[in-house]
Amino acid sequence: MVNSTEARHSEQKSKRQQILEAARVIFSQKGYYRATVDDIIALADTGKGTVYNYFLNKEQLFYTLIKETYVPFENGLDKICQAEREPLDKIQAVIALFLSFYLENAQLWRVMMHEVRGFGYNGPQSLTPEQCDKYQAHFAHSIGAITSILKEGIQQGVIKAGNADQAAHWLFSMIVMSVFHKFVNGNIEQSAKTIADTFLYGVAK
Amino acid sequence: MVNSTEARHSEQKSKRQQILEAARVIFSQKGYYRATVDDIIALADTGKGTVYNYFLNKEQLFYTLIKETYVPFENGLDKICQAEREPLDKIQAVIALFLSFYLENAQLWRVMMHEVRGFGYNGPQSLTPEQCDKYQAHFAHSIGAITSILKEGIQQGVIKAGNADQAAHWLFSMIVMSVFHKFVNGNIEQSAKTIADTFLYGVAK
Amino acid sequence: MVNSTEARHSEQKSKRQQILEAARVIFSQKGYYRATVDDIIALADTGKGTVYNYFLNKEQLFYTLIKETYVPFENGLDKICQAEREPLDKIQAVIALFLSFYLENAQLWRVMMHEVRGFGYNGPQSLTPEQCDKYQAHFAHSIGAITSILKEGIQQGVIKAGNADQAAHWLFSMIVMSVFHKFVNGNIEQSAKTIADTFLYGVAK
Amino acid sequence: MVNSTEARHSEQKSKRQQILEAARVIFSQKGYYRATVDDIIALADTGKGTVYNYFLNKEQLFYTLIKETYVPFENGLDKICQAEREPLDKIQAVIALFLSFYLENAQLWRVMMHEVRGFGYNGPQSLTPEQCDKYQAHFAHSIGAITSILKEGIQQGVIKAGNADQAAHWLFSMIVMSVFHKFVNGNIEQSAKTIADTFLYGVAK
DNA sequence: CATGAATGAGTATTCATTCAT
DNA sequence: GATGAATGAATACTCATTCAT
Repeated sequence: MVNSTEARHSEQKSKRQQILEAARVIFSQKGYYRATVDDIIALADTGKGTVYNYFLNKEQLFYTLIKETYVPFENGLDKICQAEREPLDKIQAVIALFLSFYLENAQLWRVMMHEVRGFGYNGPQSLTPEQCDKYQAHFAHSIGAITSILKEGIQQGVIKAGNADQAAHWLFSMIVMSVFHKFVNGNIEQSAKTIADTFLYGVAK
Repeated sequence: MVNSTEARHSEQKSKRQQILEAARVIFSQKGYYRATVDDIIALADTGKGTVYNYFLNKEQLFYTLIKETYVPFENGLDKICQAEREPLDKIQAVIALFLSFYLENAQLWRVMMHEVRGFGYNGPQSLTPEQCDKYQAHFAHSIGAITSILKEGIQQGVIKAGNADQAAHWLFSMIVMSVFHKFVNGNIEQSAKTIADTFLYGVAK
Repeated sequence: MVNSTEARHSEQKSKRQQILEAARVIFSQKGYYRATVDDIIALADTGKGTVYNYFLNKEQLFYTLIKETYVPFENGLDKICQAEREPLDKIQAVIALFLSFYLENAQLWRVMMHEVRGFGYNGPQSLTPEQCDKYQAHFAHSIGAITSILKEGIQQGVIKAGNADQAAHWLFSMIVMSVFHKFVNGNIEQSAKTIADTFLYGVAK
Repeated sequence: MVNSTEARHSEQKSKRQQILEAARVIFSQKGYYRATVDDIIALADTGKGTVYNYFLNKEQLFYTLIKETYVPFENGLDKICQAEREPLDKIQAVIALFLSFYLENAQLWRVMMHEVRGFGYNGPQSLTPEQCDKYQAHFAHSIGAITSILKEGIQQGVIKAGNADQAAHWLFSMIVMSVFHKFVNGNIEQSAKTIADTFLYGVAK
């Protein structure tokens, strides 16, 4: 009785959260276009209208999911970048953070990058260029974190001078590939070290 | 009579080819799910029924396109692998071949990898696991070519011992990333060399 | 205590009135079917449930609005009809009253006549014939007032014998048309005179 | 066999025509907003997709119906206006034409005027101002025909000088009111004469 | 009484596929 | 073989109404 208001609040929160969690599962499984709102409400155990009480439309639901997933991760990245540590250490720390994040969110990232962001504007039923840019920005932020560390390394003379942005993309691609192909077997630190070694020193003897 | 049969044959071939070429453009532009058969026939300048004379359905049309695109490329890869050359040379040659192929087919690859493959079986309207495997096979073939060269290099002592398959995936990911982010500026050989250098010797000083 | 009951009462009245006033604006602007309860509560600044405390449903809210709008007007009409004046004077007075009423309520009348009334019974989600009749009654009352005056005029020999009901409808249609097409420019008495002249003496020389 | 092409053609025409005829019935019965595409296809005995083969969307289906209904009527009006006859004769001829047209199309006119044209632009689900104008134009054309005859009458001195446009609207409103309230009992010429008499000479003795 | 979160039936529209010609 | 009209299952989104607090 005393916490009846609280209860309602927490239930409200829970509805929104239920929907977001169901959306995460469904979008990750089926991708953006093949996921249906019906799939999501079936999993979230809510009515269809409820989705539209909390979210403007399917796209905004998806973007909310992306944002609420990425923002904490990006904050973590920024923290590492701004720390006072050796660049080579930072690289390994960043790889580990990426690995742990993408082990959770690999499929969602795939959907974001390749279904939503991936194609130009074609027709009114697709995303507008502005909408695409929102998603793009999260990708750019992640890569940017790596780039900044590499530039720091170049300045300090521990990384070869060269195209830091290109190298950052390469490192990112190695990380994502490792996740998708299950090269990360539980031990994240170990995997991060392997990736860092290869990235830093190459595969040649 | 002879001519008319020939003519009909060549016209058939041409219709089929027209459709495949239109399909390549449309699928690359819009992705698998958002590409419509109407888009394709409009570009191919044929009737809708004609598509179904040559192809069982949309999925089989797409797969045919993939197959006819990949098989020649895979043959090229195999040729390099089987050649009598230094493994490090082979690596660079393979990178160059990948680059030239993906500069043409990057979008199509993206569509294949991220819209068709990669999502588990969910419901009758999606691809069956068997269908997914068909697409996987082409990816495996490409990676396999790199892996075999790396193993050769390890045997000959020019590549560090280690997980060749993992390394092959990493090299592949670097190549694809280079293409998608336009790091390849016309000069394929030069780009191949840059990628090979980084892959072989790393970015650290 | 007395005050609090009073206060509650006046607040109730006020809530009900707020909703009715908002409903008048929204129904007039958007029509019955396209007006939403959300529109109305947004303008009335109340909760959605409150509407259903005072009104059974959307239709009954609309009908209440109509009734509370028409009843005072109809009383005014009746007063003119029952007055002891020349029929030709009454006609002009009635026209003026109509004009001033419809200058305020033209859109609402349009909504009543053409969205709610006028379509036969079709399906359970539409109005029942009984509901339609309620709306018809108000229209009939207005026309009836004119008819009674015309009949009086015929009896007194100042109006041609003929179908008084028909003529009443025609006069009514002229009045409404004048309002909708903004032929009434501020000066209601002048406009009423013009309409009366045309109705009484025609346009021919 | 010979007329197989013809048969297909006539069947195609018939599908489109079936849909238009069903649309006329449903829109007239239910109005624009409450008529559903499902209603229409049920009556037309076609699939839902077929509607969208012939018409862009619901609005364009409705407008096509309006256009194909009004254009022949407007041509008839124009013919009367341009004829070499006395203005007073023309007025009666025009009234008769209006009556016979609206006896068929009264409900459709109501829908056009009061559901489609009647309200300003409010929100994306309603008609755009441009779309409203299309419908407006047909109304203007009808009224314009009457206006031109009245002006002719004024010039020839058989109609009182005055606001011809206003008078045209009044005559129009009398005609429509006659139709809606079933004052036209079969004999169109007789009804036209009654309306013309009242309009020209008034109801006063 | 006042509230507003939850609901689900209802709606316009799309698009892969079929089949008669 | 070539065609394209016909089809209907599937889908995002709306909105009147209910009911627990």
